[in-house]
Amino acid sequence: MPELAEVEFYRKRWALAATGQRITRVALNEGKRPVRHIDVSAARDALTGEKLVSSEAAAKQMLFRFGKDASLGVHLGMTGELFVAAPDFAPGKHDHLVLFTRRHALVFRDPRMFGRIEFHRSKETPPWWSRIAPAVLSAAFTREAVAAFLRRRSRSPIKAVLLMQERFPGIGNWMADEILWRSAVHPARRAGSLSATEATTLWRQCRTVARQALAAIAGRGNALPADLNVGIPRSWLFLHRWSDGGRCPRTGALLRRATIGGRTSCWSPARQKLP
DNA sequence: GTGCTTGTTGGCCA
DNA sequence: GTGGCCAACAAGCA
Repeated sequence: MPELAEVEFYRKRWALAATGQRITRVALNEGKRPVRHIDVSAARDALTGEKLVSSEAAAKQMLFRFGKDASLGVHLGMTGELFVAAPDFAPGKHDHLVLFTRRHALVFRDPRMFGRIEFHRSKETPPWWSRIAPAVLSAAFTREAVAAFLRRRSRSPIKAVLLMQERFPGIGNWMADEILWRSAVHPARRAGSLSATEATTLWRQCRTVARQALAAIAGRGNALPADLNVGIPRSWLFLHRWSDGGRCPRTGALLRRATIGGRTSCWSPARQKLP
């Protein structure tokens, strides 16, 4: 599930509960895939007793800063989530990281374990954070940059290209399908086959979908919706794409699903046509 | 049991 | 060297 807007939703859960709070205890699921590449005792020592100072989300990743120089990175992978529980929370087998404060337990749960925790101790920004490409909503995400990228990946299906984090950070499977549906571009089109007008539409829809998804899923300011997806309008492809028999909100026609670019893709044949 | 899965990476091949 | 494709990772669910 976690793409850019869901990631921001989860970041806010921890941030609203615990920013400024001191970490009293750290539980790490040692040896399991999400944490096995980090020095868990160093992370535990560095974080215990420090306050959560600030946090950010970028693309599909989060950065939580503690005390003077410690930071944790979180990537939720396919099935990761963050939530807040009571301070007597007992971690289960899929709870790979739990930060306890006096009032809360901050839990990272990931059954499928494609997620990843990073730990970094330095005043410098961690390399895995600074390597993230410029956000879709930043000024650096220009029409020209998108057009140039489509030329470079001209023989790949446009669906696969939208999933490339080096140019479309934070966009995942459902956002890519939403963007293509709104742009009226079939997911199997070769990236190089889009006209200049279509490429511009695609670029604009990347920004629109990112902005609207953030507002609908992660809320505005300090507001946080009760759950993911409660704020998503019926007019989006999103709510119709998963189940058999789903219909296009714009044409009413049956949606189609197939594997394109290695991933399950959903489109509306009435709107999105192959040449 | 089978066949899926909202992500990323590394290896193979053209 | 570059671009494109796909298996692997691991576990749960229908």
